[in-house]
Amino acid sequence: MSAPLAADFYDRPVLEVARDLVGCVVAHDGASGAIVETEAYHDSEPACHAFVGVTNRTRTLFGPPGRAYVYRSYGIHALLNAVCEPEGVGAAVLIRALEPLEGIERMRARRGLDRLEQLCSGPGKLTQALGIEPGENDTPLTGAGPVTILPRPAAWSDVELVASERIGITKAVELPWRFCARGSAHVSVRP
DNA sequence: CATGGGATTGACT
DNA sequence: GTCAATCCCATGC
Repeated sequence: MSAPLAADFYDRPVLEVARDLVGCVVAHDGASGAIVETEAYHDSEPACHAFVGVTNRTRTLFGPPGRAYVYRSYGIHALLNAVCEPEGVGAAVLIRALEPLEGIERMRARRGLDRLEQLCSGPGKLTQALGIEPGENDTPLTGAGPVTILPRPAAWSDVELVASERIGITKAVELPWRFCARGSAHVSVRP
């Protein structure tokens, strides 16, 4: 198995990283899946949490690239992001859906569901399936932390992307900053 | 210190 | 299609 993606992978424009992360593999606590859906967020646009500047909440987004930004959404779900761009820029890629690869029985147990297509087809679902929690905010994705992201397996090297508008936001809704693997049955909402 | 609003999901009409 | 759950944080008085 290959080594996790290094910090310099994330130290680039967030849109590039969002595209390149599709097909890469997220692993946590005995389970893993290939990323089939991402969204980019940048402090220059109002849909991004970092738009308000550095606060206690957004500190992770402005920190060094290659760390996890995990936060609680609607009081219920944990959402996983990969922090991008140089320290001082608030930008991250939201991981929105996975195709399950390893630890599928574990994911089923955590989710209380059988169907493969429903295990990780949404940002709150995949964190539940993998067991990722808000306490893992600001931990490295590059190997030393509980969550790691590995390069694309050979089978995903030529994955075709579809760009579309981001889901579930009320500001800057027109930006085509969402990227899905074409034809995947594991995305949250079909583009 | 009070309040409003989510980068969602699942259950229900 | 509609709606409640649930809590942390940013904002404003």
